Amino acid sequence: MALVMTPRKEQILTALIEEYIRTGEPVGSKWLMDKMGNTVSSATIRNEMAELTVMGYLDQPHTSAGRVPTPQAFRLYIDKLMKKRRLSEAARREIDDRLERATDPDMLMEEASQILAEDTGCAAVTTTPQEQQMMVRRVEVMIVSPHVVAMMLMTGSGVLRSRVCRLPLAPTTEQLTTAVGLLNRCFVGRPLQAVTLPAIQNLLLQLGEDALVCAPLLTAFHELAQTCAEAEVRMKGQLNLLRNPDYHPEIARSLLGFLTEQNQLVRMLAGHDGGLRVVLGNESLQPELMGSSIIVTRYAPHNISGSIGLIGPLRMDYATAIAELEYITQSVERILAQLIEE
Amino acid sequence: MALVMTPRKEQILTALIEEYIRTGEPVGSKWLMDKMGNTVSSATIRNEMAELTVMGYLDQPHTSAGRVPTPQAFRLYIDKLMKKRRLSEAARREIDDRLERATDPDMLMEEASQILAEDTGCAAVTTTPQEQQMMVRRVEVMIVSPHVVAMMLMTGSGVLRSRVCRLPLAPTTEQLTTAVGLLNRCFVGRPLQAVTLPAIQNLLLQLGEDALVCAPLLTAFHELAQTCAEAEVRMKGQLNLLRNPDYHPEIARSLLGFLTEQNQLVRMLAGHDGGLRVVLGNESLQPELMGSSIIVTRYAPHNISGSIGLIGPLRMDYATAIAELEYITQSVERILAQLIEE
DNA sequence: GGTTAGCACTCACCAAGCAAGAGTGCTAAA
DNA sequence: TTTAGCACTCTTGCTTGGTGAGTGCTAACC
Repeated sequence: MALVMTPRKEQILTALIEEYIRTGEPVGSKWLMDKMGNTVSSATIRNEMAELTVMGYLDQPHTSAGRVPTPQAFRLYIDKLMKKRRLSEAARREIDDRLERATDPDMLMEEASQILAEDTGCAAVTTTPQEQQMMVRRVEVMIVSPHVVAMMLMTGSGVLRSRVCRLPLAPTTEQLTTAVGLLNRCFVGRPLQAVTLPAIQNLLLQLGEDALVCAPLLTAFHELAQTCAEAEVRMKGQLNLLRNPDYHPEIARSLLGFLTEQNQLVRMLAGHDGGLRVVLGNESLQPELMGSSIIVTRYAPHNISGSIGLIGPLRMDYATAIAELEYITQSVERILAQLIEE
Repeated sequence: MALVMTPRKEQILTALIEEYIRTGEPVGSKWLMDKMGNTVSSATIRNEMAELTVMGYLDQPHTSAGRVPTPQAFRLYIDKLMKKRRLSEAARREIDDRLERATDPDMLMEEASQILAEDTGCAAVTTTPQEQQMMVRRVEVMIVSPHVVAMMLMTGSGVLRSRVCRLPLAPTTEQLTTAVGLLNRCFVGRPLQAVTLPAIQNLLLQLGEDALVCAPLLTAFHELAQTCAEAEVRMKGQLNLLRNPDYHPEIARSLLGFLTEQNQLVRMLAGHDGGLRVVLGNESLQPELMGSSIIVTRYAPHNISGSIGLIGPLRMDYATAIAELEYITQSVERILAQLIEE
């Protein structure tokens, strides 16, 4: 018995995996014989399947059931056997139309997650773009009433965040303008990490007698900068996972629980450099991800970057999902570059 | 056989419902006899239970199981039998501490949903405060680059929204200030519904030769006003529902599906005037809500208002949930009033 | 040596049958 | 009106036997 991969074994394995992806049921030798045009008998296929089983590519739930691909088989399928697919022209146009409506990165990523979840039937996650060094691009306030101002801050990556700030001591318009001017002068073009509490303290000293009145404003700025610094994670299509018959309800629950722990997820997504990567559940160390599969890409126009990911059952339609994800990533990258350059 | 409610029947019914809420299992006559201090025999209780069954308060899954309360029984329990509970001083303080950190209505409602979901084990929803007539309080822009400005808008209810706006024709600072001044002059103190496309058209005319350059700005303002006008719904603790053993996975799925349809939910929540209301699943017309129960309150300081709701299984711990919801509603109302007055 | 037909074998799946246990409804007496 | 006693019902869990899908193995064939 030669335990070596042959073209015919690959052909059998591919057919088996694709049928399994389609139905989720174990695949038998007779079905495979039909599928391959009756060029060989079911007995021959059984022999090959026996070898593939020893080689670790197939598994049988019990003696009298068909075979089921192992994670190792999916790995081979994804890396080598799978035929890449391209999205139809219509699908591409639709995606671009929807994405191009975005006026800022948050909207863009929101829409990207939504499209991915809708089209693939998986759960989709995205992170807002981060720079290696997130920069302060500009800060501005709006006077709402003597005691209330609203502040907004834009980063170098185009992310806009705003918040309300309450001022117990009712500063004058001049005092506010001075304070905001100072903030812009000190921090525009500098990294968000530079907005530290000591730096804010320092600024308060420079404000002299206005310090007391304007202190809440500077604190608000500090908090706003913190908010901008952390990547926002958007997830869509969690319900898709619940609907998926592959997931035992309890498994789905624990998976959703894991996905809600954002920090965990961010670490998963952020931990690689570029290109498309598929991580099968068993390859990660998370017990919650057993039986699942994650596809991650990174978009990175210029020096800013973020992640886009898909989470679905091990038995997902990789060809379609990957085509979809690759195209969306490419479009996001292009549109984001436009958004930032202008 | 006198089909009339007696104190003893109520006592039995209350004990039965509370035990059912605790365990979720049908309750038998022997257990109830123990619970009531063996003052009567199980046979007597069986007789009473038989009457309660005819009266529509109890149901038996099958002949040889104990009894289960019907929705009608829950209705009676909630309206009359249940002993109201008060939150502990510590719990109240904790809630207030967390809520008082909010600087604007969005933060406040976000936190309120979170606390409710954590403490009750149900799903919690809130809507951002709406005025009968949502007012424009102030609008401001921040110049980011020649072609990009960010705009923020605050409403009379204190809700702040911002968005990015792209200007292909690079207006001068003066042109922008004029346009924003015009927006403030025209719309501040007027309802959001007044920000219509014709009104925007009209403004463009007033801008004269600057109209072309500033048009995207006014369109952005229009869209921003639309965003402010629709109540934002926040839901937390969906996972709690999945974890709940009462829900058959498929039911949980369809319930979550229904809850994700925000507009449906908003209509449910908005459809009443004040006070606390409990809607049992069978009383609503939604098939997805069968087996569930919704508790809604309305907070309404001054002329603005919004809803807070809890969604859980029919067999939820009403006493605790209601105490929690009532206290949070009251706190939200108080804090919101402060936020707006200043 | 690789391929194939034939056949015994193994399990999951399903339905039927049976015993145990919980809780009830009914009756007759207190 | 309450209660003890008892027959009755119906779920639950377990076992049994039949069916079918799919396999592994062997012996013959190209």
